[in-house]
Parts: sequence; structure tokens; C-alpha cells
Amino acid sequence: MRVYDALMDLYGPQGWWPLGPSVRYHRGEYRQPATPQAVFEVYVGAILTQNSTWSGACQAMTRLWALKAMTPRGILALADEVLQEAVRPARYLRQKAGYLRDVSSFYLHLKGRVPSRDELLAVRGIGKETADSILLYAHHVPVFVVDAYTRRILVALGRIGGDEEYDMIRSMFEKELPGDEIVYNEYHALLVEHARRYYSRKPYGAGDPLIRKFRTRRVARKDAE
DNA sequence: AGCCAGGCTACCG
DNA sequence: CGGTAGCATGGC
Repeated sequence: MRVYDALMDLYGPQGWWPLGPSVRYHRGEYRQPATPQAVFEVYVGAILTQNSTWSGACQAMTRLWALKAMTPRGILALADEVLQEAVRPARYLRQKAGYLRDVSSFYLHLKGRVPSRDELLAVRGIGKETADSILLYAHHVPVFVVDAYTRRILVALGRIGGDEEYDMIRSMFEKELPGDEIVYNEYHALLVEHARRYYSRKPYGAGDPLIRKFRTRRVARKDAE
């Protein structure tokens, strides 16, 4: 929580998920109208932004919107070629076009129900980070989202060695934090904001003002024996 | 010019 | 199991 507070002092509330073309997110609005449209856009954005930029994902979503395909049925109705062309700015166009189809039919089968983490993980194209992002940002389930940036920051602060399992890192946070959706929402977003500034280029953490304040001596290296 | 994105799956040993 | 090559890009 001390690191969280420091990040909040630095950057202020982030108000994630950034969302797509249909819904304009306003700072501080965490309980936006959870329309099926907005919920589905989180699914789509979560796939499109994988190992990619938000700018690219957003361009792809704008193309889908223009094709009136920002819905599960709309996506399933597109020809492969058209869907892939829409996805292009988000990289991996064949892969992600396929993922979007699988996610779309999965979403239809839900019929508005909130899926479990395991159900999400069974969908091709949804791994752990994507599943947790969907649970948190689409369905308001309090889970902590771990990503590559989270790892880098924790390594720099001496809290992990770096090769820990995803779920181990997630439970580190969930044990320390109050089970508050808004804290999980903001914390992940703040870590991304912070990492974009200090952890996107090697050497990771150079110039990070938090290191002085929060770095622990004890580094949990696995190969320390 | 080069480096880097908020991963995931399939396939290898 | 753990490790990693490969995935049809665009922006700073």
C-alpha cells in the first residue's frame, strides 16, 4: 500500500479501462454503465492490446466499429479477410482475428453471465493476464492483474527474483491489499503508467524515484541456493 | 535505424 | 513439466 500511495501521489487516479470507440471513459467513473457493449469492448481491447500498443489496439477497434462489428455477432459475421484487415494495426492479424472469433462465440454462450477465471482461461487467446484484465475491468471482480511491467518493477524493488509464477505474484498483491476493486484497478494502471516512464527500456528502473524509497535489501533470487 | 509494445499458443527437449 | 520460437505492425 505504501508503493500504491506513492504512485497515486505521482500520477493521480488513472480511471482504467481506457475502452474503445463506443464509450468515453471519464476520470473517476469506475461504475460506468456496464452495458453489454462496454463489457464486450473490454474483451476485444484485452485481446488486441496483447504485446502491442494501445494506439494500435484502438485503431483496430475503430476499424471494427466502422464495420459495425464491435459486437460478437458482428465479428463472427465478417469474412476472414475483412476481419484480419481490421485487426492489422494491433499486430498478429491472423492470430488475433482467430482469437476474436473464439472470444466472440464464448461471449455469446455466456448470455450475460460473468464467467469464471477457468472458463476464460479455456478460451484460445485468453491467458492469465487477459483473463484477469477481463474479470477486473469488464466484470468488476477484484483480482490483481500481473503483467511484464509488474514483474520488472518488483524485481527492481527487490521483492521477487523475476521467474516466479504468475499466480504467485498475483497472490502476493492480493494478500497484502484490501480486496477492493478500485485499488486493484488503479494499482495495475499506475504500475503501467510508471513502467512506461522507467521500465520500457534497459536498464530497467534507471531513474525510478521509488527505488530509493522502497528497495529492499533481501532479494529473492531463486538460484541463490 | 532500431527498439519496443499492458501476451499467447504450440511445440520442443 | 519448463523453455521458447513465432506471430502478416506502427510509433517514437
